[in-house]
Amino acid sequence: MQKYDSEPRLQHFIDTCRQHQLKITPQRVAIYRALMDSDQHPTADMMYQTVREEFPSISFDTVNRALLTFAGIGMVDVVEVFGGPKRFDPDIDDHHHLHCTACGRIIDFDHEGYSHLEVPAEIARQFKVISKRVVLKGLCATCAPER
Amino acid sequence: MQKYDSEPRLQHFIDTCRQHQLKITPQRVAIYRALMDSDQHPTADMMYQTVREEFPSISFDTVNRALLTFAGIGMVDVVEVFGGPKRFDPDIDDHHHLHCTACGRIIDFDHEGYSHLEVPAEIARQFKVISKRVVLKGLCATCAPER
DNA sequence: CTCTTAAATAAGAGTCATTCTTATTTGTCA
DNA sequence: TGACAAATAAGAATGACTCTTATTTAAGAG
Ligand SMILES: [Mn+2]
Ligand SMILES: [Mn+2]
Ligand SMILES: [Zn+2]
Ligand SMILES: [Zn+2]
Repeated sequence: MQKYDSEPRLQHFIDTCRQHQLKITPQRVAIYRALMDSDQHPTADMMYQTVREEFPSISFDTVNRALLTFAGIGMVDVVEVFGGPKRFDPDIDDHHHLHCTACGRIIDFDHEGYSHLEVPAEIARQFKVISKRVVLKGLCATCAPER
Repeated sequence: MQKYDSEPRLQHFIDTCRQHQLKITPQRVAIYRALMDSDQHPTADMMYQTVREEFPSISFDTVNRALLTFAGIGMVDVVEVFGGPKRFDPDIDDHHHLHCTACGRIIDFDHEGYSHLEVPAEIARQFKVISKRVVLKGLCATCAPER
C-alpha cells in the first residue's frame, strides 16, 4: 500500500512525454516513478542510487539526462543550490524552499508574497526579467537548537 | 589617472586585514586592488588572469583563497550563480543583481523592497532564517531584442 | 636588525558534479 | 516487420574548485 495512488500522475507523465515526442522507455518510467516516491528533493546521484536497485544496468548519465529532460517539459522542477548539486522536485505546484545549511535538507513552504514579487519599474523597463526567485537559507527544525 | 582615488579604500582594506590578524602580503594587496578596479563581478579565474599580468608567479589557488578570505572578513561580497562559478563584488553596500542568461553579465540595482523581505511568521517560528535573497534572471539591455 | 614561528604561498594532485563522445540498442511508425 | 531517429551505457573529458606538501615570508620578540 502506498501513500496515494500514483498511477494517474504516471499516466499524465506518459501523456506529456508523448505530446513532446519523447519515447517512453522503461528507464524513464522507473526514474519518474522513483522521483514521485522520493522523500524530498533528491540529487541526480541519489536518484541514480535508488533507480539502480531495480535497474542495475542504468547509467548515471541516463538518470541525469532524463531528469533534465523532464524539467524541460515541465514535469519536474529543478531546485538549484548555491555550491551544491541540483535537486529535483516532483512537486511542480507553486511553492518555495528553505535550504538548511546544516543538514542540506530543503523544506517546502507556501507564501503568496514570494510568488508575486514585483519588479521595480525602472528594472522592468531596462531588462527583460525571465524569472524571480527568493532563496532562504537557515536551519531547519531538527538542526536549530531546539526552541 | 584613475576613475577615483582608491587609496582610502585600500587603506581601509589593510586596516581591516590587520584587525583580523591577516598578514598584508603583496599578493593580497594586488588582488584587492584589481578587484576594486574590476569592471564588474569577475570570477576567481578572471581575477587570476588579471593579477597574473603584474604578478606572473601567483597561483590560482592563492587568488581564489584570498577572495574567499576577503569575503570572510566582509571586505567583498560573493555573488553565487546557479550552475556557474562564483562572482566577486567589491561593492559591499546593500544592492541586488540581475543575472543576464545570455551574456552572463551581472547588473546591479537598488531596491528597497528586496532589502527587507518579510519572512512569513509560520516559517520564522519553525526555522532559524540566516539569509534571504532575491535572484532575478533575464536579459540585460544589450542582450534583449532592443525596445 | 636578527630570530622565530605561525601564516601564507606555489605547484600540482584530487574531487565533485556534471557534460560529452562513441558505439550499441530500442521505441515508434510506416 | 523493418527503418531509423532517439535513447542508452560506458567511459573520457571538463570546469570549478579544494586539498596536500614543501617552501617562503610577514610580523612580533628580543
Ligand atoms: Mn519543493
Ligand atoms: Mn554588485
Ligand atoms: Zn537541517
Ligand atoms: Zn546580457
